[in-house]
Amino acid sequence: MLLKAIHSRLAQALDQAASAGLLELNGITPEIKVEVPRDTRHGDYATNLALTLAKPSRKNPRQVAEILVEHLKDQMFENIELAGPGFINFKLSWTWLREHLDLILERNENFGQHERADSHRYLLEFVSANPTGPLHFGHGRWAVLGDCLARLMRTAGFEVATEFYINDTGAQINNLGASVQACYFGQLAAKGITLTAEEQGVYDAYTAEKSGNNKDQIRFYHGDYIQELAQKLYEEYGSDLQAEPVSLFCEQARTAILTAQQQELEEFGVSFDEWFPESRLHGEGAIQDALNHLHEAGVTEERDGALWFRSSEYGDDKDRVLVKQDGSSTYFANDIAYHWNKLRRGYDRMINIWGADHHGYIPRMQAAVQALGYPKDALQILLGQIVHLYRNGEMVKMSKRTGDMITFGEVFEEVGRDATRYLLMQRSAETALDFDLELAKQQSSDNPVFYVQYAHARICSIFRTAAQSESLAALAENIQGADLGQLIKDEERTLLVKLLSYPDELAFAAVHREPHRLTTYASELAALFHSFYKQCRVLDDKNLELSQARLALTHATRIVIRNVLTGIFGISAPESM
RNA sequence: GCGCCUGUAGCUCAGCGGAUAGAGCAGCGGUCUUCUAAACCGCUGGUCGCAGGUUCGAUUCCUGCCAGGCGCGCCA
Repeated sequence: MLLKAIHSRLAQALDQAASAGLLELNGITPEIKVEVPRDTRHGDYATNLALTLAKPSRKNPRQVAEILVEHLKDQMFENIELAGPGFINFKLSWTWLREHLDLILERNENFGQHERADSHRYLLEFVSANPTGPLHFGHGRWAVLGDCLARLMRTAGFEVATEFYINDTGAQINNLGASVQACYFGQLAAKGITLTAEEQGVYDAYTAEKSGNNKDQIRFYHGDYIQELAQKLYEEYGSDLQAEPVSLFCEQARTAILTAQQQELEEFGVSFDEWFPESRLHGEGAIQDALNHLHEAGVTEERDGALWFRSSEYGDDKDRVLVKQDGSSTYFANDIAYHWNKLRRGYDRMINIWGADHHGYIPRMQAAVQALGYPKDALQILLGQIVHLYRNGEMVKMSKRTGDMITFGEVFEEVGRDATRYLLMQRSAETALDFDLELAKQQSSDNPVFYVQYAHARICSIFRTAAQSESLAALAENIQGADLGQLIKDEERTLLVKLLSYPDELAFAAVHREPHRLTTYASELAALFHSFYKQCRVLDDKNLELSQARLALTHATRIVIRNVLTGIFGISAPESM
């Protein structure tokens, strides 16, 4: 909002200067960049336009800046300064700032919400864990990232739907069912029920593998949850399932685990518009459809008894197999079918969040999207780096073989929803992050999330106090009628400028798909408020006009903090702490 | 070997080609008779991995090295 206003004012000034013959642009349309300077002495906003214009106009940058400044005069600015090698520094006028404080109050929970940003329909796919076990902590990171990114992009004016892809077919589901079945046999044996030799063999193989005696490839899952599932099945059905095929155990386990994942994510505040099972694709013959489509596009060929996609023609390292020699489709082929399905559902922009260990998969998937007839950027992949769990400075070891691991649910139960979300969101996705469980809890008093929440609670407390005073209560009820001319102090001004930059910061974070940027903003905003609170007493029955103006500023701060906490981060904005 | 990510204060990490590189934690020292001290104010702390290049200007872009992580299946 602010950037746009300054930007268009600059463009206008540039136009005027050029048509007055003061600046020769020689056909160049310069990119206008406006930024917030690091040093507050350099104004609220600054531009380097004169520096970039120096060369094409063949003038020295300070000369160019002088010409621009002449044409920039506007009541929006209190001061426009030429500084350093040719920077133009802007200081916004109080008049302008006060008008826009009113705007925050008016728009309230919609302050920060942008108009429709483009005409694309985005599908954001994330987590997409296999239903073969509990979510691990890495999933938690993707869940937070995806959920916040969706909220962020929607607020920035993008049309976004979210989706969880359920990998519910293939070998891993069979292994899951077989594991539960084996444990079920173990349950029966423990109750003195006689097993057939075959059943006993399955159970023995399971225990052998778990104890590490089996040197073969791992075929079973060994987490405690497998035992629990088997036990539940026994409690519900007794020995009735003894003769049932593995497929029944697959289905039972799949459903139970999926339900648990859904509940956990729901409790964590992450919801999806769609839970899309891979099995649906198989049922609809979508994989064959996709293969046919690629065949018609002329990008496949048979080689060595398999069907290949010539992905190298689209920038991949090498060609990839779609149908194996045994006639079954590869995971890649299934994934192509899935993405084609997304496109045909009308989503022309797909964003997937993947673990960084899948990065080698990106070129082939983008090749497929192009072969299907869509531009490469129809698919954007966000890679998230790993999370290392620590406890008291020691890395928490996880073993896939024994299923010994801390689940995501355990972490968020232990640390709490708000802190877990905030701590995971603070870092850019492409940075591996260390998460110390003890630190996350013990930090609680100095935790950044509480720092921001505390600012909100403080504001609410001010309004509670005001409501108890007869003279102040009426003013607090009618803050839109405040005389904002009472606001003159630096702390008030800095806070207000920060509030007004919220829509810009939000849009920037959304376009870059980097929700973590807003945690920095939220911290800075909270710090400015705390500082204001210390310097500028809000409630004063001897100066009602000033009190009312400060209440207006305070309420505007509450609006922005609340919007970012609840709207973007999905965490609570407590009224008291 | 090839590819991707990372390297910034004691620790965890922000940082959009700009001006004297930041925050939190840790450490040291101040501030509550007044709206919540989960706060505020000050101090200490840096070869932005190393070396080149592009640029008026590089932590930021490019190249090469060094270090750490990950990936290079007719697995999913």
